[in-house]
Amino acid sequence: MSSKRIANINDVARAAGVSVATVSRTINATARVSPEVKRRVEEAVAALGYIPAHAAQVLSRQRNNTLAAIVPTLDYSIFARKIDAFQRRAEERGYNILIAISGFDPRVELEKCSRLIRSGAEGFLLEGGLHSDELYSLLASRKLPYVNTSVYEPGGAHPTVGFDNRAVSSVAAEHLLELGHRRFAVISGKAALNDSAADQVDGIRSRLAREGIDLPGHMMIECGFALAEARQAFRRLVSFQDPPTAIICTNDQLAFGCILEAANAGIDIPGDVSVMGFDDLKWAASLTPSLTTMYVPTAEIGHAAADFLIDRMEGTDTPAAKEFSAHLIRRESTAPPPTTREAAESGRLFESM
Amino acid sequence: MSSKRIANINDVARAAGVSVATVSRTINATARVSPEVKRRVEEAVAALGYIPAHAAQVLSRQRNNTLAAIVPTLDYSIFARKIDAFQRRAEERGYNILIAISGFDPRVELEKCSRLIRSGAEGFLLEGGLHSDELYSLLASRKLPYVNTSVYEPGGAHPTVGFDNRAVSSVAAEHLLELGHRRFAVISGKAALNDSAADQVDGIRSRLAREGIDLPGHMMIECGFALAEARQAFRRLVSFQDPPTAIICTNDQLAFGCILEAANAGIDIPGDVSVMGFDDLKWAASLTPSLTTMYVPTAEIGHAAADFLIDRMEGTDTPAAKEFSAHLIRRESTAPPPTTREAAESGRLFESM
DNA sequence: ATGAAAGCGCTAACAT
DNA sequence: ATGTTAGCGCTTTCAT
Repeated sequence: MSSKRIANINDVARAAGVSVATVSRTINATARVSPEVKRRVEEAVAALGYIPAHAAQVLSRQRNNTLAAIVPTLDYSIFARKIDAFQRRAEERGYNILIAISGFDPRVELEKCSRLIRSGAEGFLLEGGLHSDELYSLLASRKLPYVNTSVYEPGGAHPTVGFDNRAVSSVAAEHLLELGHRRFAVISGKAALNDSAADQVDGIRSRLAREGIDLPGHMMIECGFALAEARQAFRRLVSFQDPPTAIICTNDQLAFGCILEAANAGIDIPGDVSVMGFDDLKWAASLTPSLTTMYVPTAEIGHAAADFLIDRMEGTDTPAAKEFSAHLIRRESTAPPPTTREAAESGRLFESM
Repeated sequence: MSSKRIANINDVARAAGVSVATVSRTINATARVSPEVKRRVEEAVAALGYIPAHAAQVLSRQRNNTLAAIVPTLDYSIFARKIDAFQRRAEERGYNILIAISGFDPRVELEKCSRLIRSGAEGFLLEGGLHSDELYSLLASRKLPYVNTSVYEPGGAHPTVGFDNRAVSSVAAEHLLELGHRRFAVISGKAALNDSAADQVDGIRSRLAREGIDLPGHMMIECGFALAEARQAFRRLVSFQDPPTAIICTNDQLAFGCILEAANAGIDIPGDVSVMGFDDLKWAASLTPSLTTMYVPTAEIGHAAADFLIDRMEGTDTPAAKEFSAHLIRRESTAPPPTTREAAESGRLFESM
């Protein structure tokens, strides 16, 4: 079954009794070929187990059909899901994808990008909107298309596919305000590593400010992806003499940590304190209590990123920013605050709206 | 900063006043070059922002330096972690990796593999040991190295890097036996899709058989990755008139579902029933109760898979099977069974060992 | 130590 | 409809 040497296009041409050009044509369906010849070529291909040498095609066509994605980690399912969707759509349109992991480090990101270019990547999916100038100029110098994902900045300097993190997180704040909360806390990912987290905090803060509510420094805790950190943050927040009645987490993993810690400490969610997440990971609905969170259209973003890049590469005109809507998913982890003087006051506040 | 056209090796040669051969030599450090010439070439490279055309290198060298990994999904962190490690090591050794997702479907796996070959992949990381004959013969016909991961079969027909799923899961059963359990249940992933799950069930069953304990059909539930399915399975098991005192789950996600459902139903783990997981995902220690589980060296397996493939490709001699040890992590979710007549009997059983 | 030139396997004019 | 042939950008003998 397996021959001495891997067959190339010349072998196929010889076996089929045609020229290499004809072989190329029938394989790529790039021109009409007589049925008879077509049959012979296909037979030869099958008999020899011929698979075109990719590198030669790339070199000749001057096109690689390869996209790349650089993400902070694969170990948070939101990123995995995005990559998955990106890859699916790319494949549908005949593109391959290369993946690199930056570990939230811009220097690593830059280096990976350079490597990916070296490997033939022609379009880049980037996570968030916070990237080094070197990255942008590297891409620009080679005229390679890229798109920042999970952010949305119409008219911004860079193409984006995603949503407005400020707006979405202000919806989260609003939900809690409507329930009557006035004392808030936020647990977020490290803002320095993650512009989305920073924007989210921003959105919450300014929404609260509109109601005259302040978010003091000690009510804001940044932590990493480790569950233990989130649990500790929760413990700290509820230990204050004046604890928050609502805690907004900038991702579901953090909220999960809160739920675990609450169960452990005998604190009732949402009776004693409401907790919100962000992302709507697949298990969010299965927790006890089920998690109120913001649904984020991750898969759509992955698809759209692939489409954007490919359209750009193929010369199709595409808008530089595409927005997807995130929305609130109300579940059990949020409820009105425990009845207290403050709660009553906040009730009055809303009467006047 | 950016020139008209992307620079190629000829441009660099011209700018440095040397031949293309010399440029190639200095870039690849493949032969001695005078310091002066080296300096000039490096300057030219920097000035022109030259990056070698990958496809041309590949075509010329007849080597692609590309590995591929085909996994069922990226959405279970054990797979993401493996890929991550695989990719890291591959990169260290100068290889790129391509990723494909099979969705647990052997037909999709075959098709992806063919695509990957077409894209230049020269070595394959496969998940588990259950693959179609077509896949194996496709790989064999092109003499492409591959390795089945998270399984270990010394002397088997295919190279493996991993551990013996039967042995490891028998350790899990043993732990529970030592605690005095005699009524067992198993919640597993779909065995038809996943030979690891099948082997695990096998290992548990035969370990129990050695103690004369049977695992009746209704005490074995297969389910998918969805948390809700695991919760339902748990509910069903504890509703039996003769419920198990110990439940072994073939992955941590399933065990997590049990813990959630138990909390919901007011069932005490481990007081009423012990629950074990498998994988030791990063959050397993943070659950309440923390999860007793089998630690599985996923990252090491990813590394070893890359090493195996690269060694094979580079002609280094490597053993066809490499074993890594998984081991028990005792945490809170397992304890002796509630005291009953049966428990006393099992106590006697162990006195005689 | 350096240069000249022959491929690597394929595609895409250009011919016929 | 099919064949001929000149690249694509690089590596690697083979000379010098």
